[in-house]
Amino acid sequence: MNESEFLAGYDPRDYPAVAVTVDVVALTIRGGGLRVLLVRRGEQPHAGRWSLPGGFIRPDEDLPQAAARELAEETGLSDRVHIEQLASYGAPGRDPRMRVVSISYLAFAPDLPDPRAGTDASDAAWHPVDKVPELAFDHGRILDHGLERARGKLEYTPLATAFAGDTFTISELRGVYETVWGVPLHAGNFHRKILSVPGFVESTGETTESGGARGGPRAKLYRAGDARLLHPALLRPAREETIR
Amino acid sequence: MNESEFLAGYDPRDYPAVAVTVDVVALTIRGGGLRVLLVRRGEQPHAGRWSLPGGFIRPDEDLPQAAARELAEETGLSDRVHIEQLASYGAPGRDPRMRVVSISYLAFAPDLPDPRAGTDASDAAWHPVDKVPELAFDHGRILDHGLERARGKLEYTPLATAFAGDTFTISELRGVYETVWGVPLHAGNFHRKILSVPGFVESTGETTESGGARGGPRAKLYRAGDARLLHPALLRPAREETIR
DNA sequence: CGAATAGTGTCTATGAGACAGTATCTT
DNA sequence: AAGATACTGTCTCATAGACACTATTCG
Repeated sequence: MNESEFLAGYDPRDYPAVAVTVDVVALTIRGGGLRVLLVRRGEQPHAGRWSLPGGFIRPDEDLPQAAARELAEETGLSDRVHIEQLASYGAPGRDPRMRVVSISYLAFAPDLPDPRAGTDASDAAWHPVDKVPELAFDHGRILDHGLERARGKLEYTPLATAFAGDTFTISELRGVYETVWGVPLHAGNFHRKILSVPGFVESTGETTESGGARGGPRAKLYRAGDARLLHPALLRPAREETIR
Repeated sequence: MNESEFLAGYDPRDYPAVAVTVDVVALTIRGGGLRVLLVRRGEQPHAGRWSLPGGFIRPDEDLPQAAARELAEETGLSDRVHIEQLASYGAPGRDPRMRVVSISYLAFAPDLPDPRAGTDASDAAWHPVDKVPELAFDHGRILDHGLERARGKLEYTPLATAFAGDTFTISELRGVYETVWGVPLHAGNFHRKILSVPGFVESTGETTESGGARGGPRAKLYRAGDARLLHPALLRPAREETIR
């Protein structure tokens, strides 16, 4: 029997049902740190545990739509949120109930309001990524993948602007990089570098209304430019240990 | 009803079945060009059309396992092949029969034998990527994503060595880059650069048995090193048009 | 021998990063 | 006044890329 014959005789309905879910790693910057949106599970399995927001896909709904819907159900926001596919997970046994394949999405948002009042407020919260409790299923691994992807994407895409508001200062943008990468950056060099990358940011011609909270002159305001890729890229300080 | 209650009351068996497949973008270098493994569909829909090798996942089989199995069924080889997840596709209607979510994988192999004799030989072939016929389903888009991913990965990972044999010369490695990127590279500068990236290649101490077919001295042989990331990266010649 | 290739030397332009310095603002 | 911050100037070092050159091997 060759592959074609095998496929023809193969009816997936003969097999145990496969469920498909989307899970969202939603990141924002709050209180000076990077945070991820978690929801507390109300039902078994893993009842009471924190998990990534997500759920089963619905008929006639594309995957990115499903991810946006799940996110909107928790945050009330679908606007101003950048969303992109992360990876898929389908190991047998990752959900004890049945075979579940999860398509994960990565979402970046500027400082969002608290998870929306429509749902039980105690059930969803922004957790600092360095103090995340043990998560349900394999969500801890998904979160790790999402964080590493986000850190990498800051290097060669203008994604950092998705964490900022419509307009921002170079210092605020530097704060995004420092928060996501977890390393301090040199203010002067960063400033010059951002302005030297074509299409990364464009000036609004305005400045902040006042100086910084602890002094300093008013800063010029910028908005996101039209570049889709940064060239040259902003490379993270070398991490010798992660190369091998 | 909050999210937890919704999930609890939601039985995916109540909805039309969702099938999960893996599809593999398998690339190799043959006859001086980059080629992709395609199989001809024997059954409806899209009977007679070329498509990526793939099929339904089986119970108790992890996703990478399923991809490796599908590839092995066509090539007879599972060894020496690098395989990694690419992306997932689940738009309603992408398969006319039912809701199908496809997890795609990207595979890189050194010059492989022809698709194996066990299956009907006329049903599988390595196609030059610049002369691919119209593919079934949305496989054309999946292939495009795979090619772009492969091109990008050559920049910052030692993936090029997966296209070469166990040992190779710097010239052969340059050939991989030129073929996948589709641009000529400067031989001298490439040579120096490869040797300057820690852990990319390591010398075997041997040389080729003879010089090149058209003359030139014997070349030193190398094998893949232990680096997982290239630092500094090998950047493609700037492509201004792709940045915006 | 003539041509092609492997490998090295050298020069230039560019960018990263260290450091310094000035102007402006808050407390 | 003191300190913090925005921004700019300048220097050094590493790398990319252009070009040149030698040595080796094939036809």
